[in-house]
Amino acid sequence: MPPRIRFQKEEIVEAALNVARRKGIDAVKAREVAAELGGSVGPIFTWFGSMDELKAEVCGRAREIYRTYVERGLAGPIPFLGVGQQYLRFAREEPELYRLLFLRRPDQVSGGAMEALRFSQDLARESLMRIYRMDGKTADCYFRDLWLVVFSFATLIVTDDCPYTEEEMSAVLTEVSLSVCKAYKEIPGLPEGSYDRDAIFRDLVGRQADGKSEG
Amino acid sequence: MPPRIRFQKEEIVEAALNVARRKGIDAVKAREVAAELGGSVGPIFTWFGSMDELKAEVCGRAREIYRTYVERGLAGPIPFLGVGQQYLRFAREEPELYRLLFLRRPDQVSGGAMEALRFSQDLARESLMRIYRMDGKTADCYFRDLWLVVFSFATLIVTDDCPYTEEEMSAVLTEVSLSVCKAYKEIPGLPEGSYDRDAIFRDLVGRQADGKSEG
DNA sequence: GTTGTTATCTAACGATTGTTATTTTATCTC
DNA sequence: GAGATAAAATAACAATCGTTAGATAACAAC
Repeated sequence: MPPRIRFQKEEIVEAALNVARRKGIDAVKAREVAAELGGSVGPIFTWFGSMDELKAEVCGRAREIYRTYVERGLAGPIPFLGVGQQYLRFAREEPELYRLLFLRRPDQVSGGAMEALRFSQDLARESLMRIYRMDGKTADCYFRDLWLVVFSFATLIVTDDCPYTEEEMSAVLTEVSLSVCKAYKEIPGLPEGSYDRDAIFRDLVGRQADGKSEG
Repeated sequence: MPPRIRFQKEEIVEAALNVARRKGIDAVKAREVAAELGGSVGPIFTWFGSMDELKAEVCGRAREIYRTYVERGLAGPIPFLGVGQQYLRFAREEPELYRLLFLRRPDQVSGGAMEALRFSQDLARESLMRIYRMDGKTADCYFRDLWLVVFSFATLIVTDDCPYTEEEMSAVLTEVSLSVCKAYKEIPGLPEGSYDRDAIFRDLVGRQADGKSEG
């Protein structure tokens, strides 16, 4: 009988993930992962046919981690704002995973870079339709306009050169939400929803008055 | 006497720039540039101490190219919208240079990634103050809110997975401009400028009615 | 304790990188 | 045309990468 397995497949993925978190996906090399494991490169190639295979697993794990952030945001009191805030938190806390999921060409990341985004949009749409009685199209527009700003902030964060403070970003997010909220009612030619605009307004302003919340 | 110089320093930078445009800055390797030149790696190291030195020159050239785009945008009829449109054009036409200038950590690109942004903001501020009689702070807020959306679009473009059509992006830009324009007058607690809001409105709506323009 | 199985380790291969020593070669001076 | 000079080409160096063949060693069955 052979000796018992020292490095489970999952442990190898975990080690590779840790390397990716600290130094980026390009630093996920055979010897680097082996050092993280405290072993040699051998076990890696007994479980994985190639490094690309292992990196694909890392992508999957990164996507799972991202998913937990988004879901926590949706569970909060203002779902579409919550998703945005959690998206920013993900960028702050996992900048290298953010780069992996959102700043690569779709052919360079298994599953497509924007798959995670579409997933967020689907969840946000459902929440907005339920809570504020929006129709799907309006919800998508809402999500889009806020997300466009959030995406910018997040990308600035991971490029390590964000010219805005956390307070500024939070203020702008609220501003934009309010602007969108008003614009979609008052500017002709834009989609006219029959949703509960006043409820959003109350939520947003109430939230702003509260100061910070949600950890 | 030696034979005449076959590869001027500038030609080498040009070759490296072409490689960076086609395959990204990471593909700027000694042998790759030599092949682009139609020569060997020799001349590269007679003019440059290292490949990093050459790459720094490429960064400089990329920044110059970006500058011409922004300046063309500012020369148009609606400066802050023009800069945004030219920024998008730069992302579309020079995606690899965009990645180089805007999607790298400041320590990985000589001069800092966001230097080009600050340059744009300075130019936009001057234009907005002159044309619409804004004060500097309001102009910066204006630029910021529009640029946050533009930055998202541009980054989506270079990740090759932009879920929006060109028409959608143009429409959203105008929407956002209008929203900002309204919001800065009507929402309490936001900066109150004394600028010519109606002029912006006219420009934006007139432009939208015109359909497309500016090549 | 011996033995077989096989996970792991070691060491190496081939490819690719930046960089450099050496050779080649083109051009000017004489 | 011969020789000197230096740019360019060639080829090699060391380092690093993915990958793999062979050696090592741990564990269960007996």
